[in-house]
This record gives sequence, structure tokens and C-alpha cells, in this order.
Amino acid sequence: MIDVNLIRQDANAVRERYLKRGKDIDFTDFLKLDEQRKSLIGQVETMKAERNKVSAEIPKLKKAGQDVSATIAEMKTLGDRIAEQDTELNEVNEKIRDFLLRLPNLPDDDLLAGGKENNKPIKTFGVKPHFDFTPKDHVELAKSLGLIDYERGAKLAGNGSWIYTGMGARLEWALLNYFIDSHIAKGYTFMLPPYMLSYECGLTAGQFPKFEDDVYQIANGEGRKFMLPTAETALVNLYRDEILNESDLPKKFFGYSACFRREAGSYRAEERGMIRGHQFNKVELFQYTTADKSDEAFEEMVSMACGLVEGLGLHYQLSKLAAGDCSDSMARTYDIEIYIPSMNIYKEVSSASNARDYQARRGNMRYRKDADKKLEFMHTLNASGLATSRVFPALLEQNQNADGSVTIPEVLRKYMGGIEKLEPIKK
RNA sequence: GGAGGCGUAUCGAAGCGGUCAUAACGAGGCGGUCUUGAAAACCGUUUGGCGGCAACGCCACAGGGGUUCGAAUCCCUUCGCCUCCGCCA
Repeated sequence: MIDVNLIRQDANAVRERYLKRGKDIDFTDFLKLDEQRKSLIGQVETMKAERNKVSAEIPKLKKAGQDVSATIAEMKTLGDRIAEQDTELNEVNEKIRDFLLRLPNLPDDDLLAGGKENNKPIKTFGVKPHFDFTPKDHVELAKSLGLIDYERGAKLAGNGSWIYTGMGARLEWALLNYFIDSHIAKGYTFMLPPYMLSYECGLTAGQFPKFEDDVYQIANGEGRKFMLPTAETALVNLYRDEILNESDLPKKFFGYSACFRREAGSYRAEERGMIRGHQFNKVELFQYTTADKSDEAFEEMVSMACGLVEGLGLHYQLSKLAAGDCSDSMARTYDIEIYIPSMNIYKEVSSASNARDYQARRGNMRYRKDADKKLEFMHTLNASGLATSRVFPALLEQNQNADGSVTIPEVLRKYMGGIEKLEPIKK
């Protein structure tokens, strides 16, 4: 949620900023509703003040032995009018809230306008690997090395599901352990959140109400729940409706969870194997900061995510996303894109974003400033650190050898019993 | 799944239709007096949202709804916590 006052003060300036995202938003109706709201509040509150005053007098008059039945009758009429106006006010408030909840975040000023085509690589690590043999793609490698059972995965859970088997499971877990240990070393607190979250969590994160269909809903009605699409959705809700002290910040967390996404209708040739599945593993970095420290936090988290890929020795590029390609809740996003040789393409393994106070406003998360004791919205930031489902294929492909084996990066070996290479299984 | 109890400020807790909503009482926090310093004691202070230029007003006793001239208090409902029974891959 953005600051309503920005719209009140200069709706055109806000509109300009959204145009960078490729969204033309008309605030005319909103501004009318806002005026209507203020006028209704004025009316309702005047009536309530009257009611409060008279209601306090009634017991005194009674005590004095006076007949209050006429006054009570008057107040009943007044009460009915209050109820009517209150209902109207609630409806207006609901419309305003719905409009605001659907507004995306304002992009940072330094972002380029437009969509994906304007994303800008700002850093490259390593080079495209060169092979003296015909390289295999990750699906072939995963099968020949006995790492993934795609067929039985589909049998168990349908398209977009797979089973990590034997050494594949160990490699997957080694990646996660490597990520986890790296983050612990940086002083981040390890969190294992619930996978089933209440609707409110999605609202704060900014996924709802717009993207309700992108997640798996598992219950309806007031107690409705959904499977989390990323641990961010859980971590961003830790301090919902809470007030922290400035000295409590920054709070640095990372969480592991399986992530669940419908990914409806998104299958393409370049998304075969485990590139885009309904369930994948991800470690997510998350920070709550004060407003003035969030840029610093962002740089730290980007560099941590980059460090993980560099530690694995894999070729990647870091891209600064154009305004239109940042997810709705985010003011800025950098993507780490790992190279997948078989597709000659760079695929996202981490998305690092600064939501600024957008999520904090939605979840009412504030901190008390040391200096003047005033309340301020926190800033929230997240960065994948990392999602395994693209690292795993990139690792297999980039590290494959002529004999069909795959070299395990040094940093993972201690998690895999010291094994240096994955060898093809004999049939 | 069944039965019951509970949810009030930073914490504990009183109030159970109007004189109890910044909210009794106790503790904690902050400021001060006293003290060489600390403790103790004493005094003061200590929620947030909304509307308004302001004066000021409105709202909030887990959330939502209802009854009433008036609700923390009565009723319905959702959520959460606790106790007992049942079930438990």
C-alpha cells in the first residue's frame, strides 16, 4: 500500500510514476470517494458526539426524578440515522481500501521505465563454459546420474512435480545446507515457518487480493488458508500489527520452505525438467529495517545471494529490473540469473527486492524512532538465497564432463560425504 | 471430534448495562527529589487510529455482527489460548 497522502497531494505525479510500470491509473473516482468519506465522517461524528452527550445526561436526569422517555425516543431516531450513515461510510471505506490494496508499489526513481526488455545486466560473474564434447541438458544428466525421477514424480503428483532420488536428494540438500550455513555465518536468524498460511499473510505480502489464483488455496471461508508460494510470505508477517523500537532494527532472518505455485498454463520448452515446478525448495533472506537503512540492507542481501552462486563457481549475471518487470509489491528488484548452457539462456535463481514501506503499510508494521518517539513504517526487503530448482540444473550442465560425470563444487562436498563427482549409473 | 474456561494498556489484573477508558490496583518503563553512587522511599509521567487550520471531536476492552437511548459488560459468530474426554497416519 502506498501513502494515500501522495495521491491526495498530487495524483498526477503518482500517475506519472506508475506509467513507468506501464500502468495508467486513473485516480478521479478515488479522489471523489475520498472527499465523500471525509464529508460522511464529519456528519457521523457530529451525531455521535450528540448521542454521547445526551446518553451521559440520561442517568442524571433519571436520578433527579425527571421523565426521560421523550429524550430516549429522540435518541432512538438519532441512533437510526447514525446507523444509516455508518453503513454508507463503511461501504465507501471498503471501496477505498480495495482500490488501495490493488495499487502496486511505486518504482524507485532510478529504475528504467518499461518491461523486461529494459532490464539491465549490471554485473557478470564467470564466463559461459566451453565444452569439447556435445553437452547434455540437465534433464538427461539428472536421469543418467540417477538424481531425479521425473516420470514417477508425475505419477505421484501430476505434471510439474518430480522426485529427488538418492544422490539427487543429497545434492539438493547439500545446496540448502550450504545456503543455510552461509547465512548463519552472516548473522541472520534461521526460521522454519508454517507452510500453510492464513489469508491475511498474503494480503500483507501484496500477493492478495490480486494474485489469489496463483497460489494453492486449501480452505475457504473465514479460516481460509493457502500454501505459501515463498517463505517471504511468512517472514513478512512476523511483525504484522506490531510496533518495534528503532533499536530492535534491523531484524535479519532467513527461512527455508518448500514453495508452492500453481504456475497455471506457463509451461514452455525452456521450462522443462525442474525449471518451473509446482513445488520447489528455496531459502529466503529477509530484513526489516528503518527507512534510512534499507538501501544498505539491499546491497548486503544482493551481495550475499551473489556470493552463494560465486561460491559454487557458476556463471551468472546480475540484472537490474526495469520498473514494469518488478513484482507489484516492490520498489526495486535485482535478479541473479544463472546460465543454463542447453538453452543458452540466463534463468532467475534469486530475486532481491526492496519493498520500502509498501508491505509495512499493508501489515501495519511500525517502529518507534529513538529521537522523537514518533512511529514510522518499517522497510521490508527480501532476496532468494537461493532457489535450488534453477541452481541444480545449471550446476549439472555447467559442471558436466566428457565422460558424463558431473563435478561437485568444493563447497558442497562436505555435505555429501566428500564425494567429488557424480557418476552415471550403470544400467 | 465432544465438553468447559479464557482473551482488557508493556506485563499481571479489576470492572460484568450509564458515575470504569488512558481505563482502578500492582509491577515495569521514562523524568525528577533524596544519595558520594546504587537500592529503597517519594513525586510526576507512560496507547494508537481517524476527522479538523485550530478549538476540539470520533473510534478502539481479540476480530466481525446484533440487542439497547446507552455495551468491556447481554446475544450471535469468527479467530486465538488453556483444561478434560475421544481420535491419532
